[in-house]
Amino acid sequence: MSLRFAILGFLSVRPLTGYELKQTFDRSVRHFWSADQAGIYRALGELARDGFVQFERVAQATRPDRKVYEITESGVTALVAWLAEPPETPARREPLLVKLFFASRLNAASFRDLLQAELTAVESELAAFADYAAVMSARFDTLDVSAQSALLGPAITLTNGALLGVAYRSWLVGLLARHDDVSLSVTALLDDVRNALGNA
Amino acid sequence: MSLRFAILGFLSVRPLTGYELKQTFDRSVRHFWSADQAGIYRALGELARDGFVQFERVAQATRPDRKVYEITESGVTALVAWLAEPPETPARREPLLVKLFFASRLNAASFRDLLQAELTAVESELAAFADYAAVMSARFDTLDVSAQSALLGPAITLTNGALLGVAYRSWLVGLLARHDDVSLSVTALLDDVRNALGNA
DNA sequence: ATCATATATATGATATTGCATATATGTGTT
DNA sequence: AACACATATATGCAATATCATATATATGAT
Repeated sequence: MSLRFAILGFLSVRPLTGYELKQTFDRSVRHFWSADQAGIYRALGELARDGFVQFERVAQATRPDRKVYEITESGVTALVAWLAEPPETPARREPLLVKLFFASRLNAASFRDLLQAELTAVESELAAFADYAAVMSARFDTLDVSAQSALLGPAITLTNGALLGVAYRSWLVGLLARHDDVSLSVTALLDDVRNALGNA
Repeated sequence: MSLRFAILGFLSVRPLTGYELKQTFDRSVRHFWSADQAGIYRALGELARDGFVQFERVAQATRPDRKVYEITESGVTALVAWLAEPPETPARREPLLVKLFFASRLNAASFRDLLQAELTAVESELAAFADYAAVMSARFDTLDVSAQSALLGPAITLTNGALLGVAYRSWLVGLLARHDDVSLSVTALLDDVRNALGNA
C-alpha cells in the first residue's frame, strides 16, 4: 500500500518515468523503504487505473518509449489524505536478532563474525549518510527559500537514519567489546538495559 | 525462511505445540520478529515434511488434540548451520518515515500528531522492555548456572530493543521540540546529522 | 572481441504474508 | 442471556513481494 503512495509522493514533486522512480527510491529512501523495479511498474499501472496518475508516451530513437507519469488532482488529494493517516505498522523482521536470540547455540567465533559483519555494514551505511548530508547541504544552498522547504522531509528521515545508525553501532561495539573481554553476561546486559531505560 | 528456523530455535529448547509457539513468539521476540498464527502452523507442516521436526499427538477431553512438536537431530544440525550463516537483510519498511519524507505536504497539526502518536507507542514499548528486564532478572536468579546461559540471547536482543528504542525516542522528542519552538529547519537537522556522525 | 552497465518497460512464476473463517467447548464477564 | 476470551488446529483467499526473464541498443571497460 505505502509503495503506491510513496510513488505519488515523488510524482507530486515532478513527473517521472518508472525507471527514474526506481533510481529515485534507491537514492533517497532506500534505508527505510526499498522498492522493487517490477513492483514500481505494477504500482504505476494500478495508480493509472485508479486515476491517481496519468502518463504521456514519449518516443525515443533507439530505446523503448518513455512513459512519463504525472500525478492528477485526485492523486494529490489521495496523497495528502494518506500522509495524515496513522501509519501502518508492518511486522519488524530482523533475522540477525533472531540468530542472536539463540546465541547460546552459537560458538564464539560465529557469534563474533555475525556482529563484525553487521558492524562493517552499519559503518558503510553511516558513511553514506555523511555523504548524503553533504550533498543535501550543497543542494540547499543553491535553492531559493520556497524550494528549500522540500528538503525538510529528506532531512528529517536522514536524521533518523543517522541517530539510529549511531545507536545501533554503539550497541554492536559494546557487544563486541564485552565478548572480547569475556564480560558478556546476562547481568551485565540487564544492567545496560536498566541504564538505558533510566531506572535505578 | 527465518520463521522456520526461529521455530526450530524455540523447539531446540523444549517441545511445543503450534499454539504455544505463537504465545512464545508474542512474548519474547515480537519486537523484532512477529509471527502469524496461520504461518506457524504452515511452517510446522513444512518442517515436519523436511524431517526437521516430528510431533506426537496428544488427545484431550474437550479440546482438539495437541500436536507436540520436537526438533529432530537433523533439525538441530540445520538450525546450527543457519545460525552461523550471514543473515538475510530483508527490505526495511517504515511507513512513518515515508510520510515524514513528504513532510512538506503535511500541515503542522497532522505532522505533530504523527510524531506524538509514535512517541506514545515507543514509550509503551520501552515500558514493556523494562518489565521484561525485571522478569528476566527474577528468572535468572532462580536458574542454575548452566541454564542461565540460555538467557544470554534474549538479554542481547532486549538490550538492542532498549538502546534503539531510547535513541528513537530522543529523535522523536527532538523533532517535536524543534517543531514546537519553530526551529525545525533543514540546516538545524543537517547539523544534528553531522553532530551524530561526529564530523566537525 | 567480449562483457558489464545503463537506458526503458513489462510479464510470468513463485513465495510469503496477512486476514478471515471453520470447528469445538469451557470459563469468566457484563 | 449474550459475549468475549482461552484452548487448539487448520484451510482458503487475496494481497504483496521477489526473482527471473524478455526485448533492444549504446557506451565504456577489460
